Amino acid sequence: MSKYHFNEIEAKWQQYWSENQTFKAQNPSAFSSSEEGDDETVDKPKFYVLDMFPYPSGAGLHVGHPLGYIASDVYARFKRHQGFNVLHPMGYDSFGLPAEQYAIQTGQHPAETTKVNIEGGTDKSGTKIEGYRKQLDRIGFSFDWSREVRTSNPGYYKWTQWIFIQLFESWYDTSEDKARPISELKTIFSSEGNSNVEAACDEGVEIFSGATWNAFSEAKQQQILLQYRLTYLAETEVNWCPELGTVLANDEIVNGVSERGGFPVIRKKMKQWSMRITAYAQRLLDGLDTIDWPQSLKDSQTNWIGRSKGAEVTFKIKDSEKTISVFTTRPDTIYGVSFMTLAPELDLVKEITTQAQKAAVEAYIDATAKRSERDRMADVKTITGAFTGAYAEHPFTGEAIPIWIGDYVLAGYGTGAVMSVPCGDQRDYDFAKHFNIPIPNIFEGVDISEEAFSDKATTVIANSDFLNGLSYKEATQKAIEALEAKNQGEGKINYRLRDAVFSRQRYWGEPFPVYYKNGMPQMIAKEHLPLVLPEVEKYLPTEEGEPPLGRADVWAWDTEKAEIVSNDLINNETVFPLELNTMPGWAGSSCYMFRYMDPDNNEELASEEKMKYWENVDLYIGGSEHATSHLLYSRFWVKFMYDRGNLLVDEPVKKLINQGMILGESAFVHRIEGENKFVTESLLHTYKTQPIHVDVSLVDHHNNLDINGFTNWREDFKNAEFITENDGTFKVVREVEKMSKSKYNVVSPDDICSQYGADTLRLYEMFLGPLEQAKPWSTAGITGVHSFLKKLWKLYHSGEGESFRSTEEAPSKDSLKTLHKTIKKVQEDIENFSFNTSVSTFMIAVNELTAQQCTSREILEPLVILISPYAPHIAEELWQQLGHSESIATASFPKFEASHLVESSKEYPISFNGKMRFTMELPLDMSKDDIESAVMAHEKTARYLEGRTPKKVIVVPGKIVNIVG
RNA sequence: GCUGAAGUGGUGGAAUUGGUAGACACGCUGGACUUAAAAUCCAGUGGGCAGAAAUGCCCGUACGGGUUCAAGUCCCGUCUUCAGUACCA
Repeated sequence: MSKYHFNEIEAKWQQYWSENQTFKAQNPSAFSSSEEGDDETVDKPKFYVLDMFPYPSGAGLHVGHPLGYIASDVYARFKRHQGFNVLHPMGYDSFGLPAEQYAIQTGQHPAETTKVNIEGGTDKSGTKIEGYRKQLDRIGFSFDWSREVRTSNPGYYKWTQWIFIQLFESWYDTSEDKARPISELKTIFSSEGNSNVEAACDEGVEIFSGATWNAFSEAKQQQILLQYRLTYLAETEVNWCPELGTVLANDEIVNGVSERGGFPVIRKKMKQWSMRITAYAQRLLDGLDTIDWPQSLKDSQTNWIGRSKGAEVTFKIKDSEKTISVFTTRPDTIYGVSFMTLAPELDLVKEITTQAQKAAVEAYIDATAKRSERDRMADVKTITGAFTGAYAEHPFTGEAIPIWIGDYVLAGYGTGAVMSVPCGDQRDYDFAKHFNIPIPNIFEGVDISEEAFSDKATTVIANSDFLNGLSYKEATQKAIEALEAKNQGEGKINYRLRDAVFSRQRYWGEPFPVYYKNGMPQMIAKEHLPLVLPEVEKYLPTEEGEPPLGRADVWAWDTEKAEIVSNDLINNETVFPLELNTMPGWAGSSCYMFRYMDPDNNEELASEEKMKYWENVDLYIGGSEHATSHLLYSRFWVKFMYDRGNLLVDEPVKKLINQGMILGESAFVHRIEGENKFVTESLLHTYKTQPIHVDVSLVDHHNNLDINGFTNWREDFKNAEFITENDGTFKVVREVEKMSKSKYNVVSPDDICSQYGADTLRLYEMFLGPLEQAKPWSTAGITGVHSFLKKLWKLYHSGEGESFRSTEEAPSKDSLKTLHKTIKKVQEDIENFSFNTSVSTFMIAVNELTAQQCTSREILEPLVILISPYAPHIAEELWQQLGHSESIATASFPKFEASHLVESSKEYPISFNGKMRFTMELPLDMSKDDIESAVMAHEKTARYLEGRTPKKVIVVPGKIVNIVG
């Protein structure tokens, strides 16, 4: 072989890796049984590199998808060269909406589509699908595929169901700040009742003694326990998306419409499974300090959790037994309250509304219910509300405070009620102005005639009795103390974070391991898991509006046989109906990183021995769009599992990096309005045109349109006319956009691999720019790294007829210098995740060594190891040609020796008043004074000084000389 | 509005602790090879001015200030772009 035949080389090594299981991670047990002379791996430290696993969509991969995988692969390979036992697995997040939507359209079982999307095949419409696995394999990743997980495999979701049961069987003890078994709570209840129990639970749980508890019926006890469980069934107001036929979590809604599809979402009360993530709010915040994640991502989690410190204040209602509790961050402004505002959805509203106001209030409630979430958000300016006719009593002055309702108060935050202080809050201010409610001023020396004053730092309280003259901080503390003394309030920390709704009315998700006995949920025992998804004849909700599982005929639980049986057998004595909802997308991805440690274990999620060894993920790479969903839920589940002793760590991931998006370069042709005539780029200004996306494959690197291809591309362009440039070419207009099929700007990694090779693709993706930045893809630039690989190949093939050649001669000093500066830079770059600069470093090294005509094995061997994490195929091939029979994968990373970089002299830049004028070669060991005299003696110095005497000469040895004057 | 990130040639980007701005590539221009093209190789390439040339000078890292012998880098203010978030009491 003389030329660089990348296709052959890559196929050869991909096969070699697969046959030799080169990247199979060693298990800790392999170390203990080291009698067979497995000494080499015994002391290897572990390193866990993980990618966010993909949802296998039918569209396949585009060049943006593998970016993070390439980066993590470079890192994983680097760690292997450094002597680590690397766990670098891959799998599929294979439950999800697209397969289900496709199933609804075609009737094909989502399991089949999913399988085809992963393993390849033909879809219902006859289109050939390459399959994720093949596409990934072509890029030469060092994944340990023996550990693959798929969230939709029953063998995997068994553990998702098991974790759900664990959550159901747990409650959160806020005094110990950890989750405990529900059995311990029962013991406490029967001995002393619940008055001393500090737990994260529903609002308004009734208080009972031990004796009362024991007297409760079984059903009643279960009902109470449900209010404490970490996953619970409750009638909650949820985001219902009629179009998708399912509820959505807050993070699945963007700007008031569904993230997927962009359909409207309405509020609806439904009985749903929820996760008591709020119990972990504080620990989720605190944990952020212990992990190395991007600051921006930590900030989004912090904002999402939304901790705010303030007070809960209880107002009595005049002529009523009822009270209103509000949360406020400004208890210091309590004397500025001139009205109360309640969210219209609050049940209390109907109870306190006076007869006279009833009609107005009901009309308002109806009007707000009709408004979609989106309208409400889009229209913040319009102020609406209604007076209930009721009055609250000021805790200190006893004054009557009118109670209003208004949709600017959100039912879901705090208590759904606010004490309105118009002088200190702009929203209250606007509301008061609109309805002519008085705005008392309680701030010293502040004008509030135009707007509210909300600057805490400069607040001095006035007109507030015992708070007069105090600052925000002092007044807050005093107000809380006074409220506590009156038993009408206390300091409180409030979180924006809501409990997460966990039910989805979908087919293609994990079934709940739950059946219903007298309407109360019962868990299926662990040994009968997995509870496998039933077959249905259609993937739509039932006519009665039940989820798709309502169509299953065999979906009942026989408690005696412990198996799924036909619905006909339901007798509600031994055979019961099963839950019809399925779990949301994030269920399967919350703990998957632990399953890779021990993927075939049938007894446990992962064995203790393996969890002890692998701990958690050392490096996790994925997109920032998961900041408040997957990455928050996963942290929650891991903390819970840690509490219950099922995991040994309380964070899933030590270090996380978000890779930036790779954008596409869309191409547009401009059509004259109302005609089938297209205008080339330079003549656009003379016509009135509209841009139309054109497939980027019809455009070359110089933006020339393939006119023939274009007219054949779409039927309606068949007879199109073209106004071209003078030379007869037609130029398109380019624009950077998100890469997507609908924009016709998708570039497939398969095509790049065929044309240039996987090593070129890998290098180029790294070369494009910093990993974390968004950057446009331009296939034009790829020739640069491709010709670099050709040059690299040539460096090793300088023999007769371009044959392989390496010599045993000692390398030149220059070559050693080139090698060692490359080692230093590449090692630093990988450790700093600055992969783009490594690629330039390689280019410089190869250019220099080529110029030096270096053939020395002492240089060529370490060089190929340096390059192998980036371009593993060519590296393996050259490594073999250098005479090695083992894979390069575990070859030791070259050791940097500073001695080769020691210089005796330096080309000093000589600047005058900060401007560099010329350079001067001077010995590095020259003293400051000698440097100064040498520079002053230089003929050019006099010329730049133009007769002036320098005021000062700055000499920084080894760096620079600056003459001031 | 708030939070975060970022603004450097025609393009992607480099300059890790303040010390020769534009590394490395793409593109472009010219040349070699070729009947021609592709591929390959060589040279040039931030802008402006002067010069036949060697070369020299001025400007230049979004904008306006500041600190410093020295600023892309540090500080203050402004603008723009991108991302996230949004009535959170």
